[in-house]
Amino acid sequence: MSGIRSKQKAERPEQILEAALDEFRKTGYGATRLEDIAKRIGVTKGTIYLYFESKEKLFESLITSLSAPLAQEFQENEWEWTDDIAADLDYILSRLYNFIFEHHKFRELLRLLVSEADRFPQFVDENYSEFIAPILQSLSKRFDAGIAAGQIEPTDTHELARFVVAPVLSLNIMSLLFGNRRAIDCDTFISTHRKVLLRGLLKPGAKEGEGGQSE
Amino acid sequence: MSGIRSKQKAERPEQILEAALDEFRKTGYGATRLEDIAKRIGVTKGTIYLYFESKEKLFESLITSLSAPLAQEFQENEWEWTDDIAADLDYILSRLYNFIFEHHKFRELLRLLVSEADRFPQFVDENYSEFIAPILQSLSKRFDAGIAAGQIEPTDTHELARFVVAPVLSLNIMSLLFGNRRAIDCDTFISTHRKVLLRGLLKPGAKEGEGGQSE
Amino acid sequence: MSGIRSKQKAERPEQILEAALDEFRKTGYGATRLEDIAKRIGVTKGTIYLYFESKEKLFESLITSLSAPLAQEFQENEWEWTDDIAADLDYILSRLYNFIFEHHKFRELLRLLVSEADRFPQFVDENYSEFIAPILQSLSKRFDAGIAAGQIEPTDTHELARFVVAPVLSLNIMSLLFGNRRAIDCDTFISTHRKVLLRGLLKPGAKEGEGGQSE
Amino acid sequence: MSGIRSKQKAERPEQILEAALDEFRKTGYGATRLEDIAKRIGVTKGTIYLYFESKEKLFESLITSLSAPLAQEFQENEWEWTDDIAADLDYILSRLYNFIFEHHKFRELLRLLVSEADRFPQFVDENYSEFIAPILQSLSKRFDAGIAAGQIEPTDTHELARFVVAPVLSLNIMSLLFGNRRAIDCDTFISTHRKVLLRGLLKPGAKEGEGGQSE
DNA sequence: AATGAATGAGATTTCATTCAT
DNA sequence: AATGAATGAAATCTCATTCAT
Repeated sequence: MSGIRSKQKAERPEQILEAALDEFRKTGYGATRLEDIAKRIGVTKGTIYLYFESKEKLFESLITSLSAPLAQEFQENEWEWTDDIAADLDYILSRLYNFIFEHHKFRELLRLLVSEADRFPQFVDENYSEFIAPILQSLSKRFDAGIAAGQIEPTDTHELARFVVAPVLSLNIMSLLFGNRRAIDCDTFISTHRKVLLRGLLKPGAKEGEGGQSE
Repeated sequence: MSGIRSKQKAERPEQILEAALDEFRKTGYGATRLEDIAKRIGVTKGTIYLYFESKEKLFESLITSLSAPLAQEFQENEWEWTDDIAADLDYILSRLYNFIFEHHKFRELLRLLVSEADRFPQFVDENYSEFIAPILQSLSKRFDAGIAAGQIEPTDTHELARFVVAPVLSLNIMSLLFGNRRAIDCDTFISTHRKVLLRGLLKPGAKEGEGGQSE
Repeated sequence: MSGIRSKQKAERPEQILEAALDEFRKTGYGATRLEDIAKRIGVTKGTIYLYFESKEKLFESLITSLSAPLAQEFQENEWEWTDDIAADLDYILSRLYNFIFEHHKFRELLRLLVSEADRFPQFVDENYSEFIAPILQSLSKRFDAGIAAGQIEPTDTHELARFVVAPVLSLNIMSLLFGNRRAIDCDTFISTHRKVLLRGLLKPGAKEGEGGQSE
Repeated sequence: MSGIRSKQKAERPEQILEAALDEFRKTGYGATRLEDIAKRIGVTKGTIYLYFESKEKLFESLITSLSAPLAQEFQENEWEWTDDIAADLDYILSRLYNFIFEHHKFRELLRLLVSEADRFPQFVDENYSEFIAPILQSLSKRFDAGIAAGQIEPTDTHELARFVVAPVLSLNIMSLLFGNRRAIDCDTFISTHRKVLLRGLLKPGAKEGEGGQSE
């Protein structure tokens, strides 16, 4: 019941999960040895079994521990809209990018989900419904309002939302693939993203061309 | 007999690679057992060793066998541009999407790369330089021309290329995550993609707002 | 407080031994975990080590604690004989059966001895000499007297003693094997036992037959 | 497909079971290490897993492999009765004792059943119904006939059957407890057994005494 | 007296790899 | 070309034992 002891005990699961994330990322779920996870925090493999009943359960707890705070963050920080569509876009982009670059863990969660999607489909679905769907929902609602206000060309706003998120996801994947080997200029990326969304690729006034089949 | 035999022999490596892909996807590289790969094509573990010297080499051959034809396809079918930027965009999108939905294997290659990026960085780099870089290169060249011709607002065309590719990559990831559990309406997706690229989100004539910081 | 405490302390070893017996029976010595024994009495593993220095010593103490009172009971209650052989047989049977059905623990002691006979032969021998041998001794002495008094056909009285005990042992084994799944009608059992011992299987007057080789 | 290879393969399971029996007996189920079983037949522990999927399954197979031939032997060798009750008793005793002393394995089966009765009650029941019940059945049928023919005093013949079997079981238990440390004079044992059954303990003509409550 | 977190030796189990057939 | 029995190194997992609190 000493302070030190009980504090350490309380933090152990977190420590283990953190170490597990690092090892799973580095080595992949299948090839990671529990002993390496243990060594990382200076305990022995037996200790892990005091807190997690198997490697698989540890993995599941890891997924949960990664996605739970992300979901919570979204639930706690409602998107706040203005009347200004451009300002709102900036706001959206900055929140989306922050989400990725502040959360090293988000990237790795995505990696684990992609890697193990067939083995743990329930986690994919959970994560989708917990914070991917809400994000898309929130964005498409804003776009609906934008269409109603004549700010945005009428279209399928849910699909539109995906396009706003897509480059962020894409950036995330690149980051997973290249790690630190390929630096990414995030500011340029965001600014390009913003520009394209606002104006499209075309120069204002440029004829859109005859090939365009409108739907 | 020798005809059948030799034909079988010639096809064995391919069979094995196909089976390996299925198993690696389902179970992940580390957790996949060679025996399961063998069982899939009705042979035994030992047979695999007649064609591949180890599990790791098998994995490497798999990556190569997946990316080589993709790279070749790109090399053999140069992108062909017109003067019409909208038509070229249609062309780009159709080629990119075709690439994904014709090539089930492309998706899985991406999964393997994401999963094992830290263990096999050389494969990531190889694939990048073999056909991701060329695609981006090709697109950005077209955009340069578009800028020169006054069709496109001047900007970093390499970044621009990423934005054109991003939704495709994103769609790919979704497909990896959800498999067959979530149907994707590809036509709507493409059409939305096209519209946004051509015009941006904003309605022509809408004021772009005061929040826009120009860079 | 100290009253309760010290009382608890005094009873702990007994509690532990009781719990140990239950677990050893259920799971076998080798497979029983100290933690389960501890849980049974609401303490933790460590507590056991305050009273027993190892699992093996605990087992040894258990054997001793089971057999000691049994041996004592026999030593304190000398068999008391009359001149009436039939009455003495009744007395013998009732004491033997009482011994078993009053002492749930006797049965389990036997199980432990059978299970671990090769690992702990000293316990088998101890128990044998402490109360199996004395019982047999006592019975065979009575039979010797019976032979001398012309009540019993001359024979190896030690072997005879075994036959008197055998059905009791056999009943014990059945009880170990079937637990509560198979009810045993003890009264009928005793009465049959008595009858056979007194008269044998044969009807008085029945010809014993020619197959009988006399020894 | 070579003779040697395939023969060895066919015999492996048997070899393993034999070795397992020896080790389980010596060390108890829980404390036996698969490696020791493997070593006994000159293979490595991995080999065991080619034939048995776990230690527990190995144990179960062992029980089955021990009891199956015993049950079969009983089914194939029907008890054959004559009109001579004494001759039939001799026959019964000799078959029962043969069963035990020819079958070293029978003894050990009993040990395993007693040891693990609470963990594997289904095996106890299986064995009971497969050859203990049939034996008792067969004997009691003979005794019924004996009663009908006036050879035997009327009584509960099923209980009677137990008394005939009991000393054999008892001998078996003694043998399990003392192994080779205490030699057993089997002939004397059988002969005493026979004598008691035929005539009871009492000398013919001896007054049965007044203590006898007849039922 | 009791706890329970931690250990670490050792058990079970897995599986890539080999090789005689 | 293929097999599949066997290996053995290494993984997961267990648990008797310790010891700081």
